[in-house]
Amino acid sequence: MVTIKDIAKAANVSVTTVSRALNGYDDVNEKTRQRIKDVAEKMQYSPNMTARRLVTNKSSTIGLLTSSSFPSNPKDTFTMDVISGVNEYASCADYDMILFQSEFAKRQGKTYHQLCSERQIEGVISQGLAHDDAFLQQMEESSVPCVFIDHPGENETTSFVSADNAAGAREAVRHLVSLGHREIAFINGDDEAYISLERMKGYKEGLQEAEIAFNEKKVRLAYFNEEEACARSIELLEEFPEITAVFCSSDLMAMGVMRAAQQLGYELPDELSVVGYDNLVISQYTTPALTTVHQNKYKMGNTAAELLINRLQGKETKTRVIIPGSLLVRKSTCPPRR
Amino acid sequence: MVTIKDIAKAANVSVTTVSRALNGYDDVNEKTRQRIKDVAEKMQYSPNMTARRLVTNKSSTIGLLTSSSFPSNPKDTFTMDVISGVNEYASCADYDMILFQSEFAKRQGKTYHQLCSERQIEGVISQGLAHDDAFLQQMEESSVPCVFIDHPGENETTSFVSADNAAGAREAVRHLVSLGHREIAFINGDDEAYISLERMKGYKEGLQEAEIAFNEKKVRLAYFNEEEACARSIELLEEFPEITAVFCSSDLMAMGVMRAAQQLGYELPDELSVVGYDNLVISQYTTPALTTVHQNKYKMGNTAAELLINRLQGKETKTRVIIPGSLLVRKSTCPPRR
DNA sequence: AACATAATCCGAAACGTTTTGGAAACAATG
DNA sequence: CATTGTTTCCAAAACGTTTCGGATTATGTT
Repeated sequence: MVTIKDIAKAANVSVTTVSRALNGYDDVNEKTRQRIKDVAEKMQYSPNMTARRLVTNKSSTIGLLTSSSFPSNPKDTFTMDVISGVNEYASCADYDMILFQSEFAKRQGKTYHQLCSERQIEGVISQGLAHDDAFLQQMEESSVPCVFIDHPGENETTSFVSADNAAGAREAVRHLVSLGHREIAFINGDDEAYISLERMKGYKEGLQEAEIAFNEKKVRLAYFNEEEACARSIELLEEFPEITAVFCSSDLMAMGVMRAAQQLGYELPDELSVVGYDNLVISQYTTPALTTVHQNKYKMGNTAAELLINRLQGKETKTRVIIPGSLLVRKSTCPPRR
Repeated sequence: MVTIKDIAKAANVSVTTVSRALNGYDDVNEKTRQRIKDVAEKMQYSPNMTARRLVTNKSSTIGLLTSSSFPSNPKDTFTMDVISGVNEYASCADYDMILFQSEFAKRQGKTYHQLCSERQIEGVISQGLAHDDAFLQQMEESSVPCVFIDHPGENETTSFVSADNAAGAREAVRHLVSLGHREIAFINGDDEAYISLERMKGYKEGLQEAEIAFNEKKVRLAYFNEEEACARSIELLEEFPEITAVFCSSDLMAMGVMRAAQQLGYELPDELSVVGYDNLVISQYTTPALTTVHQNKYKMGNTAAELLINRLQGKETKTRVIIPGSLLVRKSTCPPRR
């Protein structure tokens, strides 16, 4: 491996000068800088990150903490988008991204602190952890900077990026209302997570705009689970046969609802309109194709990385960012016909 | 940060001894070792990987080179599985995995060599690159050890893991034959990539077993592309209306075929049976749910990491591994009714 | 007791960078 | 000429670990 020393020898200068020339300091003559650069190029020099990291005491490594999914499930495409977003920003900024999958880590009995200190992680982004995941708490308490996706930290030092969940839900309801629906049920994830609360807010706002009374009995929790959503929506539809549309807080739950509807013999979308949330890849492929609220997951990851890395570099930076989304109308919604 | 020096001071020994105690060398008294371990634990010591890496001259980092997908598509779940498999093995073996997404890298004008040398990558796993991707060539020429997933290297130094593609295709055809199909078309990816050739082999074998003549006109190439598969299968079905089943070399192409069938007014699966390949998450969610050949993508990633890391550690290891798959019968196949 | 062997420990060098504090050379100013 | 300032360079220390070669002590053998 060719080192800075070799360059120094070849260019007949000191290692200091090579280092400073290559790193763009201005206390080196432009002529020598060019000579050094040429030599470096010719010798195919590339700096040893490890050495650099050691002396600067920065690992230039961030962690992306996600819930591991095994076996694979539709949510993977969400995660994958976020990964891409984080990874691209990080690599452009000369950071390494390493992946922590929460279940794997826990299975190995690692605490969050261990995870970070073993790898000298400088900062962490979390995505897709359950709102009561122990790691979230530990992240907030930890001294390593972090940014949460879809989870507002409780203290002020943590950053946060999310989609505009309330607006998305409102759009979804508006769309249903505009089609003529008045009996719109809501399958929410839970009643604690940030996104659930926001989407509930949007749902209520949407109803209010249309002067439809909110009825808490027409809201069920399915914990972002497809089976659960199927079961809950069967109960719901049997109890309130007047329901003509159901809005779901995730595409996965919407899958469950569509399955339920089929089991109950409803014609989709005519006898029941369904709206999802997330725009997972899968939602394009169901029949009928799912109307859903698109979230720019890549952008969320990208932005999270930006906030984190800015912070690590001591730059002034925003601490909370909301990424706009948009309703994607497909085939699972139409005017009520019943 | 607490270093080995601090431990040395606290335990009243030299740094050498701390290092050797913690790393399990046998020239340190068990009593002192225990004392040192206790102190280290109490002081929450965790070794500085960067320093270790510098002195051992090993980055303990492997790269996973995949094709980047943006916008997201169904194949992401494949990639995600592989990532999980690689990542888990790597992290257990104390390696870092970093992700290279080929399009991003190319957009930045990076050569494969740069990618590796910038990060001091010790070895690389590739997955999902097109068989004519320039990086594949560069990988083989490079001196950094690599293992290909689904791509048999030309020279002997590269390792290789794949699924049993021929067997999978054969199973698929057998299944169709057992249902009573005799007119079985094949939408293949291309006629060059390893997996395409293997699946073609399996397809032919399957036909031969059933004493069905192979007809090359009933094979079309769709380059693993959904639209393409849709178009090709429309041509195919119009030209050969006697076809009652089509086997596809990927689930994505099977989606295209199902769409084509619907456009042509076929009743699925009664009037046309469709079999895919991959078992992407999406294939559970189509109507009818897709019969497909399952590939253990997680295992493939895991095994690739195992081969690579064994090699990096100088261990004796296999150089090519075939992971078994299995046919997953769902709802897109049934006896021919036409 | 004398010696050989084994067990246990340690000092110092090394890994490839960055950075500090200053030196040397030269130019500009009084 | 003496002084000050500027430009350009460099020696050496530092980062936290591993490892080489040897030193010291304890144990066993005659």
